[in-house]
Amino acid sequence: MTTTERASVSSLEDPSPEAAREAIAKGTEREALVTVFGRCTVDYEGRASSRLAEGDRHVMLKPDGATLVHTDEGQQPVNWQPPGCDHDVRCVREKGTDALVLESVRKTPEERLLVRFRDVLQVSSFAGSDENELALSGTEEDLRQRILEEPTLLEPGFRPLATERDTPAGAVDIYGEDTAGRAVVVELKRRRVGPDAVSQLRRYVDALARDLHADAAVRGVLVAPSVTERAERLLAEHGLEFVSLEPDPE
Amino acid sequence: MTTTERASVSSLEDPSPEAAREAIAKGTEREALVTVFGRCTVDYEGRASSRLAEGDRHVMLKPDGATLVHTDEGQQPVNWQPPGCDHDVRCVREKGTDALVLESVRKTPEERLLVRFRDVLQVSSFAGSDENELALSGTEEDLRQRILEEPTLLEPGFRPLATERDTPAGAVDIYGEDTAGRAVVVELKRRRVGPDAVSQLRRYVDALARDLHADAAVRGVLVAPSVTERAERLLAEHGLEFVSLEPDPE
DNA sequence: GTGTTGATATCGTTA
DNA sequence: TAACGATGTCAACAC
Repeated sequence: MTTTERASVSSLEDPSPEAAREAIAKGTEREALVTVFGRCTVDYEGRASSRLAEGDRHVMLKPDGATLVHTDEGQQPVNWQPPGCDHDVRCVREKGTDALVLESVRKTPEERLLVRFRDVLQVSSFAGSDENELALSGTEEDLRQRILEEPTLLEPGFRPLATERDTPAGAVDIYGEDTAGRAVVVELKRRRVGPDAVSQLRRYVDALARDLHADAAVRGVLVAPSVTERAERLLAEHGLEFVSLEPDPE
Repeated sequence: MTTTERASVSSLEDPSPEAAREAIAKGTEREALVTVFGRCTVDYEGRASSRLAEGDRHVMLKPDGATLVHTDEGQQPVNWQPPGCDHDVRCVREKGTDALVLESVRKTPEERLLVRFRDVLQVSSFAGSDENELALSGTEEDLRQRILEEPTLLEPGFRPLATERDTPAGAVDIYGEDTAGRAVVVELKRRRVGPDAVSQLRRYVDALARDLHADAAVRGVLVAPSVTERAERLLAEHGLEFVSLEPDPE
């Protein structure tokens, strides 16, 4: 979507393969968002490989190189290519008819998406402008702010000393001290947590204990809205603690 | 996309808000895939909350209840609602002009997406059929098959005994024995692994050792194309092993 | 570029 | 329904 005075749309219905090819090429050249709807097969080869037999699908080509193939179901595209790809459009003579082929290719990793249309029902090009970015709240970062502003939410007397404190196992969300001067490692999760989060906290506690010096007492506290039962058992097993708290979604 | 003889598209350009509302309502009623392009704001309230100021965007309403809002950049939609939502379309009198409002709502969790169009440039409805499903290869499941068919790939004499063997920490990918009769826990990853995979393997090995009986010797083997350095250190630290192997993408 | 982690992750499977 | 783990996860950020 190039920045134009006003957004614009141009659209073709039931185009010939050659007319479709031309419209798509023109749209991508103009840096427009291009959509194609029709009957197609989809093949992918790269990090994995996949094949999708014929069906009616909606294909979106973005000017940043992304490709999305959507069916009528699911939030996720049935197939796709990430931004940074090169789009190619061409007509191919196949079995006595002209087919329209879309190809999206990238390197590192080398992968290729091929959409072969037996029939194109609509091609549209959308040009517009979008200067604004999404403002999101209720994230882990918001949870961190909440605790830093009011450390007593974690426990009375807790003193935050650093965020993203580095350890051999990675960066700790919040590092601080309790009233007794013991080191406290805090791991934050914005939603209910499972065993993976406990393992993560455990790695940090172990690494920090070793880093400070032999058998330093390091407490580990997991902060999240809630925990699963298996995670709770794991916490107890490893002498880790849990505080129920959630990000302020306001 | 209802199953029809042949796919069909109906499209409106520069419709009035009321004409757009009618076309969208008709499309969703017919279980078609509906797209709307125009200038809009987007608000989300639910697991988190977000606000997106005015811009030109492409909105897709799927008959399964999913909603996708795309800008001209990125593989991911700038905002969305998962399948299972109820779509609602209406015209609202605002600041002396008619605005078109799309609302997608679901419960559990309760969340709501509001797209408010100041200007609609195109509404399209797509009906078609798609009976075929994606065939994907090069997954973790393929890697498992490869090892089960040729256990010596893991190590000479390895004997698989079970897949998805249950432990208190979760199900083990492959459980087996080595030539010495020792229990072996195998964790598979289709791509290069980091510290999280090592922690996962460690949880399984610990749980199984405890489950079998006190101080049973249980080996843990991580199978993946490669490991990061930190993961390698963690493996060594906990006496776990690594075998380099990747899924056959053919 | 690789490494690490968060995400309104999404998705599928299973208890 | 919740829980758990895979994903061609994606995306942001650090190094």
